[in-house]
Amino acid sequence: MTALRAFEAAARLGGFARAADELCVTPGAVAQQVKALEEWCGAALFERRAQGVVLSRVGVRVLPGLTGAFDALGAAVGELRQAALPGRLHVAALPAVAQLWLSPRLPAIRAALPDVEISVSALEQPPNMAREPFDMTVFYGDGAGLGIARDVIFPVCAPQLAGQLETVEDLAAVPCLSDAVWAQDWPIWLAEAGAEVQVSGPVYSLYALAVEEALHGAGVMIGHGALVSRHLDSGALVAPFGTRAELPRWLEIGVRDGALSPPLRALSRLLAGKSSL
Amino acid sequence: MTALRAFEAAARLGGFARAADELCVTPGAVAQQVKALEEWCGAALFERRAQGVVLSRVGVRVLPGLTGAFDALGAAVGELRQAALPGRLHVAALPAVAQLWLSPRLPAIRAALPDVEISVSALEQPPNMAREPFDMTVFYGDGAGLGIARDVIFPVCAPQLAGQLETVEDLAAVPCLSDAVWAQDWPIWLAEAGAEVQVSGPVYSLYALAVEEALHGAGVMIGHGALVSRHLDSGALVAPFGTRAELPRWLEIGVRDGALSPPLRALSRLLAGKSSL
DNA sequence: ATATAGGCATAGAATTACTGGGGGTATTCC
DNA sequence: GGAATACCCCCAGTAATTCTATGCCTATAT
Repeated sequence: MTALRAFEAAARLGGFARAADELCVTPGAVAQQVKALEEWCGAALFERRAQGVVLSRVGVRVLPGLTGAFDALGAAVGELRQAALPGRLHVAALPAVAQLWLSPRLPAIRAALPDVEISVSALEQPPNMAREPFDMTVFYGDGAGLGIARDVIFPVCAPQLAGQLETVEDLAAVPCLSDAVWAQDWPIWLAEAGAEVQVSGPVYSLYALAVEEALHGAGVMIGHGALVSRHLDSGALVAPFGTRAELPRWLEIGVRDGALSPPLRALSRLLAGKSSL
Repeated sequence: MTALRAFEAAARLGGFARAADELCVTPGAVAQQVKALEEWCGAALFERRAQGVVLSRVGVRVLPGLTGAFDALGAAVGELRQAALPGRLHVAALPAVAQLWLSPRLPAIRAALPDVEISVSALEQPPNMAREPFDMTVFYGDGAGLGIARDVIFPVCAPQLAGQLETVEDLAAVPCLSDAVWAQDWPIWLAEAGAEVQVSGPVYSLYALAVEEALHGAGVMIGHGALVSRHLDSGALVAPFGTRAELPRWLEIGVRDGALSPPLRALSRLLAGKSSL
């Protein structure tokens, strides 16, 4: 059973490591399960290559049915959750998005939808909606979902720090905060700005933490439009330069295929409609 | 996951005890899993009544999807087994049927189908073919499957014992062997024979063991047609009375719905065709 | 030539699931 | 009406499964 799950994920994603990621276990666990399944059924499901695994003939043959079965199972579980608690919605979002974009909007939404209980989970990776029991996701994606805003990046900082920044080259003299998973943000923006300057500064594992530091004047943060617009509006942060780099991705809402329940539709409309920037 | 399985079985079969039977666990284990699932999803899936459990509204709502998903999973596993080992067939049968009916036929079948490897599992209950990885079942049933022989019962014994049995009433004086799960066989036959006589004798948990004892002259066995015909043909057992009671059931072959693989079709034909009483 | 990415194998640890006991409440059969 | 039956519930201990952690190996990429 667990073995079937492990095999299906590994086959669909093309690797034990990616499967382990989706299943939230270590690659070793996936390898174990797949091996157990191969021993049980008496045939090799993967061909082991140095650069990864490739599905065997048997594996190719079985994968579609298995994927379909697990999708059906996921759908049934989703139906169970919805039937059990019709007014409860579970949203998955990037930690930064959850804290900086979603959280500020929730009070108004909860007021508008008093009968809906909204839970939020922060995930580093978008979950597989057909499997995980989430009703909605808010992640940066390639535009396949319901787009909210193009992802644009540009430096932001506390107002008192902005005085030190007349040209882009001045960035070399101040701490330039960055996020560990978005480490490329600074190089991308500097290229867009046509600057050769080297920047450096503390690296944070949580984007929201870096924003917090920037608010306190700790340095210049590379801001993502949707995530800092509130602070720009309030004046707590300012954008010292006019250059904005547009990334080829959008902040977007994802929902399960099929019928949207009324609360989910309402939530989706509120989130998409109230976007700014 | 395990919880979903437990719930689905309990809902489909209408009781924790029956579900436990199908899943080969204790009823307590099923109850635990169902309870865990109810806590997870936050709604009651069953209404507990004194005489058993009844599905709640939520339970009724989710059962079809869940059953379908598990059936799809079972089909996928079946496909996996077949794709992995195309020439291997797994037959499930009652212990008595496996030993007394199937086993004697297997040598000829293995000779006729040299490329097919046939495994046999003895089960007390017919497995759910959509779930368990069996290719064929041979059980007594109500005629829904591919019938092999009507179930008829009548006393049999070793030839040397037959001389003591002139009338049905003589049965009271000899040990009358019976099987624990077919304890009603003697009363049924005696009623058919119109006799008032009380019979008694050792009870066996394995029908085949009782037959073995009868062969050694330990007493009179209540024989099932298909299971003792070989011994009747060889003369090792004889039927001292002419009366035969026809039970409302048939020894029959069951196969999974859908496409039959060539080896399975061949096996089915051989088993059904070679039947004698 | 060295770093990297992916997979393998093992043992120990953590989690999960199961058993087995006793208890309770309605039907059913004498 | 009272015993027997057939359910299900609960709890604690145990058994089984699954996961982590680590070191090692191979082939690609730099």
